Amino acid sequence: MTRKKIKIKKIDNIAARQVTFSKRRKGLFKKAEELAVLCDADVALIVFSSTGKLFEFASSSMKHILQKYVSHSSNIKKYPPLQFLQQENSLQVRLSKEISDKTRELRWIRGDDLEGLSLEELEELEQKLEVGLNRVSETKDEQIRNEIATLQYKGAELMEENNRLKQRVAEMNNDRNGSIVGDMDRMILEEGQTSDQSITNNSTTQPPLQAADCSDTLLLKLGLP
Amino acid sequence: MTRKKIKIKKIDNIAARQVTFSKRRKGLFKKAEELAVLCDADVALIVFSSTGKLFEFASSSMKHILQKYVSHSSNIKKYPPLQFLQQENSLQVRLSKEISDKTRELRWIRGDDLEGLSLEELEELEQKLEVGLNRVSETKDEQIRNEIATLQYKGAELMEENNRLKQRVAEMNNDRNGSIVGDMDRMILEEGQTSDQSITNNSTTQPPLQAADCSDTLLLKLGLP
DNA sequence: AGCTATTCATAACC
DNA sequence: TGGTTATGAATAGCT
Repeated sequence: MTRKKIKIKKIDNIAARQVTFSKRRKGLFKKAEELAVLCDADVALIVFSSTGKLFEFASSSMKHILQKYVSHSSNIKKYPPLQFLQQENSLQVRLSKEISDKTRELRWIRGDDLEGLSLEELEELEQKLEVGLNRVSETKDEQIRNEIATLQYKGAELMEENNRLKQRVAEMNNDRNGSIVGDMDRMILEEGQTSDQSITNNSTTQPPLQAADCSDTLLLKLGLP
Repeated sequence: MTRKKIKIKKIDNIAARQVTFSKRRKGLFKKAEELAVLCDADVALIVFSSTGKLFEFASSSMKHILQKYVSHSSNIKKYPPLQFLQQENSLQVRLSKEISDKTRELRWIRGDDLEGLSLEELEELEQKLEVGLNRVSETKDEQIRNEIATLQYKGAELMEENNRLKQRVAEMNNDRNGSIVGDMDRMILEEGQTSDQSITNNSTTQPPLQAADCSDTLLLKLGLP
């Protein structure tokens, strides 16, 4: 479709055919995905090259789409008489109806296909959405509060432990400054931290952090508000 | 891909999404067929629109390609035989599953059973509800505006007719006051209003009502804002 | 595999 | 829904 227009018929030259296959296949798969994303469509694309190699794309799961396809074509085109003869027909009709009802309701909830609704129906739907939205928001907020409380609690615990450790280290430093380093102190040192002397040296001059600061830091790290 | 470059993400506007779906679907199916013809490839393309409508293309027979696909070495383990997918049994299972999925989603939308959802899922749900609610509210408001406009128009029309009638009655009164009541006047009276003399008597002393007042009255009677 | 000259597809607008 | 147009994309023919 460039330098020269081509006729859409099988390319005779094998090498040229393979090159074109690669290029056009890439383009086709790209367009398939774009359609799926842009239009919220379910797309399945299966291509076998003339050499038998398989290429596939599915916007969701291939299995799911194929099942949907098979039930569709068996519903609509291929085996309608078969279904009529089956006792389960009524059950299937019921199930299908239920699905279409729920699908329609979900589409209304998404704000699609509202044209046919009356003012009363729209108001009812609006109210339902408001109630649902409120409940969801409340649940979400509660979960956020819980998370924050948990983090604050954990932060406070860590702070406490931190302070205990700092105090112990400070005491040990005092002992060491007094030129008395016993076996007991060495044991405690080895049991806790191993080597970081700079922290140990500064610990007595810095005021302890507030618990609130600590939890804020944790929240920031977790990307929470 | 023209007048302006677009981002490949779901199109929010529903009408625009449908238009794009139609156009791009056409393009995609054309390219699929061209690839099949030019490169002698076996191509199967299945597309479900967001409304659930099925579109399909197969360079040979769809059944043949799907069988080839499911029996392909890399898939042979994953997929049961196509036959099996076509069994009524499997269809019913699928339908039941779809119903339970949709039922669960509808419960969430109503704000029920939210306990098991993660914070991310709750936020997603909240956003979905907000978008849906906005669309519903907009549609409702538009419908209300239309209704008001219609009522105002009708009100104005009635007002106009009213004024015409009042004027005519006033003219007739003047004629009568002039002590000349001919056959012609009697005919006109019978043709229009029949008896309400109080209105007829007051009509010349009261100023005509404004069209706006009239439509407001109508709105009030109908219980609209 | 990379590069254009072209044709094609299509977003925005009616 | 269908048509038009300006413009971004895809790609045929080469290298």
